Amino acid sequence: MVAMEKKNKKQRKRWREKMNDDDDDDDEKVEDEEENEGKNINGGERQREHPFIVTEPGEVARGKKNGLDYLFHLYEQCREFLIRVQVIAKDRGEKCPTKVTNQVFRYAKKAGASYINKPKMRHYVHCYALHCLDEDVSNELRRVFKERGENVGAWRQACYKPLVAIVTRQGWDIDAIFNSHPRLSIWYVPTKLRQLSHSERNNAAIASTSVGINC
Amino acid sequence: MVAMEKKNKKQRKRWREKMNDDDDDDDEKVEDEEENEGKNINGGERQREHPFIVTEPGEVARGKKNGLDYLFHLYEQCREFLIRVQVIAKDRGEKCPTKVTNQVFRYAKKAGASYINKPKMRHYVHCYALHCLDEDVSNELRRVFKERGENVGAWRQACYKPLVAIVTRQGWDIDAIFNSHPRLSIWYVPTKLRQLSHSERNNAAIASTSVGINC
DNA sequence: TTTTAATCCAATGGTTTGAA
DNA sequence: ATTTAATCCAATGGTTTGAA
Repeated sequence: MVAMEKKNKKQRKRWREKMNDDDDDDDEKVEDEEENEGKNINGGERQREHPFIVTEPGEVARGKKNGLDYLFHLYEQCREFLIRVQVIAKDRGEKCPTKVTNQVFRYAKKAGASYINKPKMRHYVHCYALHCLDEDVSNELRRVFKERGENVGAWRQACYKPLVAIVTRQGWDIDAIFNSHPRLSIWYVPTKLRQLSHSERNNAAIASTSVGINC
Repeated sequence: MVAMEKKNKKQRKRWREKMNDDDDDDDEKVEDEEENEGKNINGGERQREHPFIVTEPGEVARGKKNGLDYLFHLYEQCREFLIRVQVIAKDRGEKCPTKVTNQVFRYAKKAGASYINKPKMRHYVHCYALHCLDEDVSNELRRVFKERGENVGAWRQACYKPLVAIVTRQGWDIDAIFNSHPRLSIWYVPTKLRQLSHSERNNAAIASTSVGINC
């Protein structure tokens, strides 16, 4: 189990380095810091994951930070864990989950992906949704918020607006939008996004009434 | 609320009578008994629903009994309650159930359908499944078990065998079978039926191995 | 004994809380 | 102050239990 975690740590490091292949400066420093992943030099367990910072597409976070490509990669990892859980369930003739459930998070943890947890994944689902549904808009938002020096919380909040615009264009049915996208369909629609979509539908209805369309 | 239940009682009586339109004998007696539905003559609440008996297709149970057409009708009623819950949920922008959930059973009860409850509906789901998937086989089984004078429990048990035969013919994927049928897809696959389907797949795999197909 | 339905239970989706 | 993740909670799917 300890061995598995160590192997996994190296895989994660490799994933982040591959994003940085043709960028040599600072590599030593980054490596030093990343060798301390999982445990610190004193042998104590590292308490929590490095916080996310707003990065441009393709940019790797330096220092004790994680970038947004890495955040989105975690969603892809969860999808892979779900698929593995589904294969096992079907093989055993058991109920087969269609979404990333508690069972999948538990499986991910047991498989050594201790850096994945439910509150974190749920917290950023709508950001991942924007990335899936309109990568160009998502990328542009990241560039703008990075340039302005905004923190992750501000970027996360800002993801709602372009998302709701997409939902509105497609008839306010957020469930249909999630379900019809192969990578998004495995995630529960976040409550706040559902509420925003519904409010927007009501606003549109009121607007069209006041303009006389329904009179 | 009391008024709603009374109206509902009359609707249920009417449904059972319409099955019996061109069969006049005993009508008075049946009516007398059915007037006591819900409450008895002493004003106390009736304790439980009349038990089911094995009836032929089209046959109405006499006396303090319910027939199998009525049982299957309860599944259709649940479907209607689900649809109403779905309309309300969508209108409010809330999460929309795709299955008959606790929420739907609660709604049915509040709507006056106190004769619908979860354990009962779950108990007979596979019988309803056979009725949906092969009505001819289902009807024939009812006739045979009625003629033999078998009780409901024996009929219920007997429904598994022809169902598993159907599942086997279609590749042992009970979830796919339920999901692809419009009236069945709203019901959870019963655990025992899932297990039987899986066992049958294993049996088939072993059989084909011993015959040399996989050697 | 057969059949019904209230009751219970572990595990869920969802969120709050407080630690770092 | 920002961000992470352990903890908690009501409501769920599923079943057992015991009443009729």
